[in-house]
Amino acid sequence: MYDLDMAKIISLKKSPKMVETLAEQYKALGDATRLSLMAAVASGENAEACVCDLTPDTGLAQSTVSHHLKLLVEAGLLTRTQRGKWAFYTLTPDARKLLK
Amino acid sequence: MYDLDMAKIISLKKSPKMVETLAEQYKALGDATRLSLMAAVASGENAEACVCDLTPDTGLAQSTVSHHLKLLVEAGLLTRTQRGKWAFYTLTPDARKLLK
DNA sequence: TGCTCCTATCGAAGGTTATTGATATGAGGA
DNA sequence: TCCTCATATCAATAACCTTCGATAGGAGCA
Repeated sequence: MYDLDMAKIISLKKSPKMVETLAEQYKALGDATRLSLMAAVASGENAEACVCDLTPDTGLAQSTVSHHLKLLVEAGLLTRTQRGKWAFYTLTPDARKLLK
Repeated sequence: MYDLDMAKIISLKKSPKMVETLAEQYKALGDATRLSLMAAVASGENAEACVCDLTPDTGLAQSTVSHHLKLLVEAGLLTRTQRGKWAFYTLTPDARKLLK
């Protein structure tokens, strides 16, 4: 009656922890600024981007962008890597799954 | 370099309206209560459920559940149908896509 | 008509979030 | 060492969200 994917969704009913985790990830994506940031990272060279590249596009203060990126990292959707003075962000496998 | 799905994500960069819509849908799913409601609807008989069935599982007040269902409808993730005294909710195609 | 049941709406309380400017941290260059 | 640049953290504010109890609306039954 249902395809396999739908069966997964239904299985959520039985695992509160999985619901919490998934909800947190959806919540992180549920903001236009953060979704745009994800798109910008995905389209960056080598599918990564640093804060200095991301900030101008948003039209927001640098501290605000930094805050959103932190939320995305905490949700398990971005990975942060420091290289020299710059902080580079890349999509996690979870993010790639969710954004399909 | 990227698969087709990733190309879609990247295309978000150029369509603010699509970002807004998608963000609203993710936001609607970004709450444990609402995600559980979606799972409950998906697992209901004929993949539909009425408020009276959904409310007890949440442990929340009926008015709260009604409020969450409204948000999900507004986000385009659920469809509401009135049958007699009952309001039945079903998943939209958008919801099925997103939850895959 | 009057009653009951199911659901939606309203108003309020409390908590959370987005945003900013100011400041701290930390790396690299002079 | 001192300065600059890139980023993160902090404190404050305003907007928004979740939740509830109370209540309204609307369908069906007696």
